[in-house]
Amino acid sequence: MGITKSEIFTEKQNQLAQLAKALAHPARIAIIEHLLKINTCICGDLVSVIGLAQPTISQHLKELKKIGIIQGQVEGTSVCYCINTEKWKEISLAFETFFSKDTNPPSCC
Amino acid sequence: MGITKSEIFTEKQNQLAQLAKALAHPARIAIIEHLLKINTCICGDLVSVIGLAQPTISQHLKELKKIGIIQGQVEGTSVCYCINTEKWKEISLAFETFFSKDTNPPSCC
DNA sequence: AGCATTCATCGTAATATTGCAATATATAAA
DNA sequence: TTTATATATTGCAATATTACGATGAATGCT
Repeated sequence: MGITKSEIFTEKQNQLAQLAKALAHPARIAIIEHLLKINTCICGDLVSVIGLAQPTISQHLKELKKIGIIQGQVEGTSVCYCINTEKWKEISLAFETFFSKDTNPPSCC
Repeated sequence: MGITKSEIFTEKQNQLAQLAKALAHPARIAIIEHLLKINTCICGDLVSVIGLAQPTISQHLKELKKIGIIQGQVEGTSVCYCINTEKWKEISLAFETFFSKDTNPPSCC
């Protein structure tokens, strides 16, 4: 039905899935990578760099803002975007923790 | 249009987004976490543990197998699933590399 | 005030995802 | 060979996502 049964999962499982979802589009990966490289830039720059229409970029930015990994600051008619360092570390830690679990050698396969 | 313009992004960006997408559902996180804990289990166990219908679990397992993070071994009428340790490390590294980039303090926001 | 610029939001079309009932497939057991 | 068990696949309904044109809102400039 396109709707996720969040209520049967733990808070942590839902949270990590939500973080993964925000990263689950190459445009959003590209936006983050550009911000990491350039440190800070306005929405219009992202539109030219990425190559998607302005409303589409705006929508992707919204998804990223939703999990707090980026933040925007109005500067005149432009909006200056950058990584939220604190959230970045938090999200990084969430994935790190998930992947830190050791995988024992399988007994059957 | 629900369709991603993969051709305008780099191979790496598409790959990481695809990995994130596979993790972008709490049921799939739950499946992985259960496999990490139990080491190995059959599909039927996952159906009872997770609490989704058998076809739904089967579909999620398919998504996880697609990126190679898990693998299944037929054992009689059952299928025994486990983490693919090599792929696990590979995927872990992909996220680690992505998050390893330092975030400089923003100049504008 | 009037106009240009930048970005967000709305509306919409195309496609993807989620979930499950029904069914197909494969193996084991009787 | 028939029956039972376990899993995969199919088909479908409901919802979500992606993309973009059109439009709205906010700010700066003249």
